[in-house]
Amino acid sequence: MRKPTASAAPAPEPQPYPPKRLEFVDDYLAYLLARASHLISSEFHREVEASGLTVPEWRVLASLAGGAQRTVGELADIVLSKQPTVTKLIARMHEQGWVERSIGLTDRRQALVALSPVGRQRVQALLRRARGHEARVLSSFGASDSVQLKAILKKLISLHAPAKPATD
Amino acid sequence: MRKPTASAAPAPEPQPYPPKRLEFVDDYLAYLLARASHLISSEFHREVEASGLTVPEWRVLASLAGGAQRTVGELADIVLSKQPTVTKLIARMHEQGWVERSIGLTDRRQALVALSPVGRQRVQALLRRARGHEARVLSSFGASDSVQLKAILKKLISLHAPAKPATD
DNA sequence: GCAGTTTATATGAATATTCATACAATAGCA
DNA sequence: TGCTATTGTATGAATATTCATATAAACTGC
Repeated sequence: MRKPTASAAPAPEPQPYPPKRLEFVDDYLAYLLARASHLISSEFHREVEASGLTVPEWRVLASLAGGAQRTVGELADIVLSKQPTVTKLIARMHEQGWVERSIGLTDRRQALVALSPVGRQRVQALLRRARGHEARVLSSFGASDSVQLKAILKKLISLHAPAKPATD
Repeated sequence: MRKPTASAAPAPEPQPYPPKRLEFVDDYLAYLLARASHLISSEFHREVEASGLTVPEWRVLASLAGGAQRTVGELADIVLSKQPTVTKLIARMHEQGWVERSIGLTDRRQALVALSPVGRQRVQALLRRARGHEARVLSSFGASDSVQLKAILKKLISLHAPAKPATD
């Protein structure tokens, strides 16, 4: 991969970023959601990594923190990744001793996943930090906007919950 | 990677998904944002892929659609990926003839990227479809909530815009 | 103008994700 | 019961992403 030959450039106008011109993405819902999500998550992900976890690992632990067992498929849906990704993720987490696996009681194809005692311990501290981070974000934001934002997001999610959830 | 031995399972309580118990993630802002973003984006990504583009490709094209030139670093920030990822993405897109590259006028380290005529064509149809999809999402949602949602997201984004943007 | 520092992009190796598919178990139904 | 279709997970190969670092250009203070 090499630098372009200077000659190849008919040079459109240069533009500062943030742009003066309003770009499509600056008012596009999907992008606003993606950017807000990325921004808020990234802030906290520094704490996740400081605690020696990757982001997908944190997501799995957090979604099992309530004590429930989940199948690989459910976890894939919850952590927003594909099933093979989660299969391998769970394998790594199992090797580390953070989760326990068992076979579905009624359906023996299912791989049930639950926190191990070590995993439960591990996730507790992070849950507290996550709540703290969320509180800081929301407080700089005003109580009314905070309540509204969550309510609207939940509404959006429930309106678009697919009957047959996508593979990822 | 093999199925767990059934004996390894001290079997915590099974739980349906969606869960009866309120899990942490179900009221956690970062997760609500991530899930909403994923949900809305995935719907449209089917159209993106149908048009023969990957999602990162679509993001780059959309962010260049206004006609601006952007550096690789700016694009990495906009499309929410890391710089090496974008360098390679741009290389692929350049090979396909969708973008043109040139060297920064004032700073010759910069690799400036802009749409090619082909790229411009390619993105037009998708922009229309994106606007259509957004309109459908928002209409099922009510005008007032729609306006609020975008306004709140923009506020959240501007409040958290880092002075020195993270590497991704 | 010159060392030392910082910044923008590129690149190779390591890692992770994804696609396609295989396999195993279940479900439906004749 | 047997047959076929469907579903849940695993796995290997192909791809993409990321980390660490290299390189080159630009800045800084002298």
